[in-house]
Amino acid sequence: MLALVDVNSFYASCEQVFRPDLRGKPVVVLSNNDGCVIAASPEAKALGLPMWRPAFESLPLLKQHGAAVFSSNYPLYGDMSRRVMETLATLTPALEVYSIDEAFLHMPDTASDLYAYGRHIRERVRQWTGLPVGVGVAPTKALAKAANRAAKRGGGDQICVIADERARIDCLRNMDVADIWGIGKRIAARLRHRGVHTAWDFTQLSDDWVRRELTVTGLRLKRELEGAPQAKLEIDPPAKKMIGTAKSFGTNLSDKTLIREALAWYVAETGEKLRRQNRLAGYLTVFLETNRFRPDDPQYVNQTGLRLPVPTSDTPELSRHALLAFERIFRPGYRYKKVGIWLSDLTVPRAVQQNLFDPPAHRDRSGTLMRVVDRVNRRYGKATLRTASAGFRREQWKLRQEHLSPRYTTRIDELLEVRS
DNA sequence: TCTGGGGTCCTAGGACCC
DNA sequence: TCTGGGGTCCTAGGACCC
Repeated sequence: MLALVDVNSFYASCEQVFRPDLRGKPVVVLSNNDGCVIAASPEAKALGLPMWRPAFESLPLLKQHGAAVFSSNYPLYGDMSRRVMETLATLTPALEVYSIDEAFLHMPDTASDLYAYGRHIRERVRQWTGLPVGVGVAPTKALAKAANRAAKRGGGDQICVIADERARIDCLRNMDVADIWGIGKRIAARLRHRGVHTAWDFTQLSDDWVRRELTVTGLRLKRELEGAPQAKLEIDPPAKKMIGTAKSFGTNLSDKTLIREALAWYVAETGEKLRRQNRLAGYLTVFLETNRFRPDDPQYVNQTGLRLPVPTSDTPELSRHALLAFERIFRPGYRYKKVGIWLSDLTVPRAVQQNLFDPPAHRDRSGTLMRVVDRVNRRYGKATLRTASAGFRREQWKLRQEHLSPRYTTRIDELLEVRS
């Protein structure tokens, strides 16, 4: 049996751990750039705020009810996530970290009472991290997801076990087709059109139809909901296939050199991620877009890719190519909202095909330089050392974060203070 | 004024190879 | 009248996840 454990209102709960005064109160967390509400404590959800609504539309109501509002604080959430996962690892022989706030785990053979073990998981995570979790238990991943959702719906002790046919059918009958893991808005609409309204209805479709209309992905999903596992836990996270950075600007930009600076900055961030994972990139994609929420503005979206002469993780080299790619797609006269870079065709350093005209000695020096840059930046702060192309005008494009909480758990100068 | 970021998988078509 | 078979690489689009 598998369990899917996830943290309730994860980002909002993280803020509450370090702000006891906010427990039991409406708390929301905004997306990057303070754009949308993306997490809400139960009290905030009770105000009827849909997620993903622009913050400026929801803020008046939030203010009226005295809600606390936070910008996303990823250093904090990332570290709290690590603590949750380390706690869960003590409770299972096998753990798959599925997302920042979710994990699949094998129930230990010794857990004879699955429900009681679910409660044990909840209590330990609460005690060790301060965070509330829900637990769904079932024989397959998709069913564990469904059970987890039912646990939330129940409103009781946040645990749901699907251990027999009756429980499985009952859970699927009470589940909207759009809530199935892997069924999004588009497919849900198509299914509804065919009279499929619940997860149970979905499992009653013919295999042929599902295969034809929803590809093998849909068929696998159907099998999982029928109780036949199609995927095992991924205990060692598979290597990434793409690494990238793409962020909206604090305001729309027309100035080409400012956009170039932002791109160079993102390239440096991406290069650092690449080196941390000990990978080299063979292919690079740059893209650029205007603000699609401004239909009255002229719209332009484009992207272009290029193969790197030799796979690399050297920031100056990546920057050079990224800026060349940028030149191919930039058009003056638009107000741009976002620029981004994706690196793909990732390989490990010892698998590289060398270039006759660019001997390894040269590359060893780049490796040494990048190691120094990364160490300096880790110690003295992001982009303390950077390429000149990243410039000195970040204030003009950096994202908005007006409600940022301290990095309580990762910065010594931002520790929580307690006064008696 | 203000609408996220980072990923994955699948399919299809075109260009090109021998 | 009739015009191959087996591939790779790249791009683009669609759909999904948290």
